Amino acid sequence: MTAVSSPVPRRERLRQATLDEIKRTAHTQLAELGPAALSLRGVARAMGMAPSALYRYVDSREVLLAELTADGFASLADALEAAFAAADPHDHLGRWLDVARAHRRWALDHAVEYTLIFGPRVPDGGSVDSRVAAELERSVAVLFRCMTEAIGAGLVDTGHIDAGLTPAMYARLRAWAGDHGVAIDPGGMAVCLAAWTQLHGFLSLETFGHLPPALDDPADLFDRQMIDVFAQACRAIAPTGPPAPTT
Amino acid sequence: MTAVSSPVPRRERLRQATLDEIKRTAHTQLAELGPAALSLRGVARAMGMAPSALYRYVDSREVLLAELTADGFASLADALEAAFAAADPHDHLGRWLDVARAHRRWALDHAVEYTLIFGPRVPDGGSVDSRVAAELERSVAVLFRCMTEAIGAGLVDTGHIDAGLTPAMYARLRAWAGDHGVAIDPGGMAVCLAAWTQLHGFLSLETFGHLPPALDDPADLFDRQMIDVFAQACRAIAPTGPPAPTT
DNA sequence: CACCCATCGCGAACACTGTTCTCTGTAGTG
DNA sequence: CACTACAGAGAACAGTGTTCGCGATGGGTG
Repeated sequence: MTAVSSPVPRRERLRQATLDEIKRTAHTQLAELGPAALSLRGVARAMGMAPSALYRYVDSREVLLAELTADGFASLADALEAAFAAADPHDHLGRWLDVARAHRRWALDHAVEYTLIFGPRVPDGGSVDSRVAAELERSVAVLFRCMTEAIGAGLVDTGHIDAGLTPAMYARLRAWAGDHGVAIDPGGMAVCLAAWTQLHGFLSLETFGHLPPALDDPADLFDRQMIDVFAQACRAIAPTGPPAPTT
Repeated sequence: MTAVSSPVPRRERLRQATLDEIKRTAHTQLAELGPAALSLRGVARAMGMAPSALYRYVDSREVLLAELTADGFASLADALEAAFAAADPHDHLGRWLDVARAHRRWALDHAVEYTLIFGPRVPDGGSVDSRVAAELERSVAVLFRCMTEAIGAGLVDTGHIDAGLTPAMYARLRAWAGDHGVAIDPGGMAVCLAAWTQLHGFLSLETFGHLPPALDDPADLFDRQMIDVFAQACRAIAPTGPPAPTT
């Protein structure tokens, strides 16, 4: 009929364009003023349109925030996946470190999104946006792959860790692994969990300004801890010293 | 001159009473509706007074929130200090575990305050409330005491950890220890930092609902990780005898 | 081509918020 | 007693999210 060359009917393309602009300016306001100060009227003002016009594209302020949150999750997941893909697949420690560093850099560069993402869930608590959940899974999956592949390479003695788990823990960790579609030892999942909590704990303290100022730029301390996370997992197999650094 | 029996001049006592009531009702609203929904008008309504009257007691909404935040910090610090004091001073692992559990219980019981406390610092960023900083120090100090006393008892070979630190890290960790008025090895501070980040990472993920639901009630997993934090610190001492600092 | 109607954008309006101002009664002071 | 400091009330201003009804525009169809 009309322009078959463009598969999307132009009308919809324009709509998508302004929706993108809305998101972009909202994102800017967010980064500059913080999540609490994001106002639809402010966005409308910056775009030179009436506040009410925004409602043709956005259901409500909260929905817009949720959308930006999901975008943030996606952006983080992309960064992690890119770091994972770019790393040497045979140097498991190095790859883990690369991914962890990518996570840190992203957190520092996107402090506000980090708040949105890892801050408290929506007060209503009701339905966690399904897209948010999916993107979170994607991020966590990358972190897990670093560990599971190291386990697969025989760097971690998961049996030793299993021994420290009660049957109840064992069962739930196994269930969790099932949720992720991976078939690894519960001990391996325990390692993943420890890695994730430590990574997130450090970054949340740092990005939210709770680390003591005496620790100036804690990049090296972060590296040190992430290496230790890995080394702790490998401890049963390599009793002394950090394993196979080979920068 | 007047009533010497009551050292505070009644007038001020009444003032303090209503101020307490304000804080109490604000705290309730906070717990029920979340930090974003706390409104001065709502507090005034619940107390049966005009919104403008609140300004006799509170400078602004933000200041009130900061006040509640500081109270939250203080409450957490109290809980940690109580747990520390109640524990067997010779069982260092047990005491650490008790303190960590007290931290967790507090976080779960006071999810909203936990947000206020460990969420992003005030957007303005300007002056971190000095009281907030002081109470935070008090909390962290308890966690540190668990570790430093274990180090003092010879359970941790800090020298071994020191060896893994670059001179720059070493210097900054030492400076941090100086800020806390404690004279312990930078390696010990590294242990404290790891313990803190791991504790906070786990709790922030759990209280904010980001842990996978498959892990149902992760109390035992939390214990497991906290024990591992301690064990990791002690690892170097297990195989060979007394600590041998190898700067 | 003309027509039509879905869509877009706008302005006004409502209910709500934080905050300031001015006013009044009253409790404590000399 | 008079007087002052102060708690509280009410109105008002600026700002917010959100809804509703109006006009205009322009792509799809007769």
